[in-house]
Amino acid sequence: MQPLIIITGPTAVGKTSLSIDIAKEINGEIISADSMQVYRGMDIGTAKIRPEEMCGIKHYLIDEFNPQDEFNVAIFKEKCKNYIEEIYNHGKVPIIVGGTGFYIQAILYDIDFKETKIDYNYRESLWKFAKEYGVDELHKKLEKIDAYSFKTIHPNNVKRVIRALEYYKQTKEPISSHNEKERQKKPSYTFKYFVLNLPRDILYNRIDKRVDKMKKDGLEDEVKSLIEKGCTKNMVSMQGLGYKEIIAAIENGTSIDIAFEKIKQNTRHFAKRQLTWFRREKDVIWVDKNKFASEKELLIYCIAECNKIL
RNA sequence: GGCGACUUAGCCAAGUGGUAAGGCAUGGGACUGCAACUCCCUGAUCAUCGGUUCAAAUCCGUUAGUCGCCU
Repeated sequence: MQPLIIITGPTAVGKTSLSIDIAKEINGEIISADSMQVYRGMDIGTAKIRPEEMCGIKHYLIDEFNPQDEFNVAIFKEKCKNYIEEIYNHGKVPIIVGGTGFYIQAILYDIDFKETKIDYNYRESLWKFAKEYGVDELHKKLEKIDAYSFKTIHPNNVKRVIRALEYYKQTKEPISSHNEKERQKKPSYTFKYFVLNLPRDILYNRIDKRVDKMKKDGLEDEVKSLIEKGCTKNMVSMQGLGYKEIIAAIENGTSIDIAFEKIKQNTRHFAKRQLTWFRREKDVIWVDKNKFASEKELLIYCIAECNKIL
């Protein structure tokens, strides 16, 4: 199996700078596993790496889509797989860097998404059904076709209920059994899965500072220019942290300062969710940045780990 | 110094005699084509001391703190 390096962790821990250092050391190229940095024009709000910061390291899946384009795990996985091959062909080591755990899982375990196609009309009709008859009635539709999902998906989680129904409609197989199969899969690479972490209070502090900086750097203008280019709040890209809050403030005429406070709050929640995700992942290497005396030592440690599989 | 009001979880806050709503924050969790999404779980004995009562956060008094007004 071929080697794969993964560098992740909650937002604002400092993945980007470490990833560049590692890439230089091990002759790597970076693939971003970030659901928002793929979009062009969304730079400030996603804290996207700037070209000059890349230090010549090649980056993939950054700025490859327009905010109005469709992008999701399935697309990510296909693209990412191709890039990994490409990087091997360059004689280099692929490094996946980003905070979207779902994406990392998809690539690492080669999760299969190909069987179905999104059925927007069906989804829409189920949303309407839920609105009319209530979420519990929608949830009950699951009972006969997929008892396991019926039990495990909460009725309020309409999005997941709909996906389960859609999956069954298209494949005549319960999504829960598909998931079960996928769950058995072994990693398709020899990998090192680093999860960077910091004490909660320090992390939250960094988040606050980062959001303050986004404000100074002109996130509000960035959002406005995206709106001018035709971005609307229902687009997936505009549901990114920092974007949805500012759009809401503009639309509702509410305070922009409060919107920024809201961004901080939501970002903290997000970081917490990310950590929950990574705790559940198998075979990850937790890297508490605080335990290292310096960036340099942290780097040395990571390189040593990487070299075990290179 | 006098008069009055207030005092419920980290914060906001319902509840005026029958055994503590809710929201936010915090912490934990789920997640397999929207994932920076979506969703779930999570806490108190009501400032203090004493009294009335079968029963008090709710009534009476004490002390403390906060706020307002007055001299």
